[in-house]
Amino acid sequence: MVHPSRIHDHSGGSLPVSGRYVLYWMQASQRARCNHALEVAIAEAGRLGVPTVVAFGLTGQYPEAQPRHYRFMLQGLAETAQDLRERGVAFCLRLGEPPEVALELAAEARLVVMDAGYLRHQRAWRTKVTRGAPCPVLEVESDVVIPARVASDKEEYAARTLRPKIHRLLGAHLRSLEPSPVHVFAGDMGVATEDASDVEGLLSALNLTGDVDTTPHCLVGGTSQAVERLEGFVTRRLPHYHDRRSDPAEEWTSGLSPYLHFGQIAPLEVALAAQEAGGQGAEDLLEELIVRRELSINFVLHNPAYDRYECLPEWARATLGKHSEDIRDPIYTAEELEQAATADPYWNAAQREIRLTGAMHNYMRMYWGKKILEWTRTPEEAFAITLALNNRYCLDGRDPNSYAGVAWCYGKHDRPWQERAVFGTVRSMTRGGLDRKFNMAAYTERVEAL
DNA sequence: ATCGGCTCGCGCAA
DNA sequence: TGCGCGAAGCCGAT
Repeated sequence: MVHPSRIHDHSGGSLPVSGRYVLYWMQASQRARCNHALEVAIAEAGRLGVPTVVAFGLTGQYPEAQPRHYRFMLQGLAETAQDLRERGVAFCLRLGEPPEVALELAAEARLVVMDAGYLRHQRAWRTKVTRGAPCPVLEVESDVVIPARVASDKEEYAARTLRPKIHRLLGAHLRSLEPSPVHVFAGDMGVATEDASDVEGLLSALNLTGDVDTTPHCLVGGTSQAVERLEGFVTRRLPHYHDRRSDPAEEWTSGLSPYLHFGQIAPLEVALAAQEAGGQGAEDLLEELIVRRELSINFVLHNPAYDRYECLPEWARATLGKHSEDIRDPIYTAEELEQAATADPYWNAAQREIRLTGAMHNYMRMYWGKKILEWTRTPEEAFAITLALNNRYCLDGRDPNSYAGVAWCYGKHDRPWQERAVFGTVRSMTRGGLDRKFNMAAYTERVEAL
């Protein structure tokens, strides 16, 4: 049973009349398990007595996406396609703009179910499908624990303003999802599709222009990888998560961010696993996974400038502006930063980490962003460089969390602190702070060994 | 090692 | 209208 607040009916009163299948246009929730949109599609198909077809539109033009992002995603889709077929659901992968692929297949659909996306292009795609589909369209939110507009109908100021709203709704929404039985198996639907298992062939077909490719240190995509990682995290790391999650010297975090970004695992599945384990570590994980993550979604949904300096609160822009003439020393170019060629070994290690692995330790990610503010000519330029490097190298780049995380470095969702050069009253971070708290030699050695 | 002050604005209590 | 308090900090005083 899918909680009705996850389902948004865009049919405008139109009724399903003809059509030979229910189409689930999969775009964000790229998984065959714990997927509310998929379960709604299967349940509706059963009610209508037709099979379910899942379609994915694969475009080589995805904003800022690099080969390493595509490979990770396609590894996951290959597995998802197989899992769906085993369940009696057809999977159709087509090259093209996602909304166009969805509308091609909607022509023969009785009903379209789609998942939710919160960035502006994702919302525009869904609007296009809603307006263009010849049948009713349901949007189902499966990549959040609390549906975004149910949690809050406005931009929240900080975690503390969203937290009580989320906690009030947790009881009703932190509920496991039972798979719906498939009544009408999809046989040969006569629907043209690419071969989803041919990851390298698809990569070639996309003619990608980006030059940031997968390395042997990058994670492998896919739901089974995510589930395996989740199980290891819950048994081995969660008991120490409260005390050690901030320490970059060792890996005590879940590392699930890329899998969550591509929807290869549901936040609900992660939350339920942590909740079942219990303890302070679980409390901390749920705070990050639900309150902080869904604050990021609230941010991109309600702040139209989420990818620009203008997204920052007034006080932050005022104080950074007041200090825009402060002497910066050293100053690095975007190129020097990208090459990890600064005089700071800790920063260089963090940058090396994203270049080689596609991920960066959570704590270092804050330090890394704060230092770019300190080492470039203007806070506007710093913001742009930080976001560009983040999105280019991190496997979870372009996630709402990425936008909120970068903006946090510049004052978003935070409060003012003691005024100082360059930062003004935006919270600063220093090398000394890292040395005081952590074994930084262990961190740099770990990254150097990659 | 620990502690207070720094500084703003939201949201609740009154 | 007043007041408490907040993602991860920093610095200087004790």
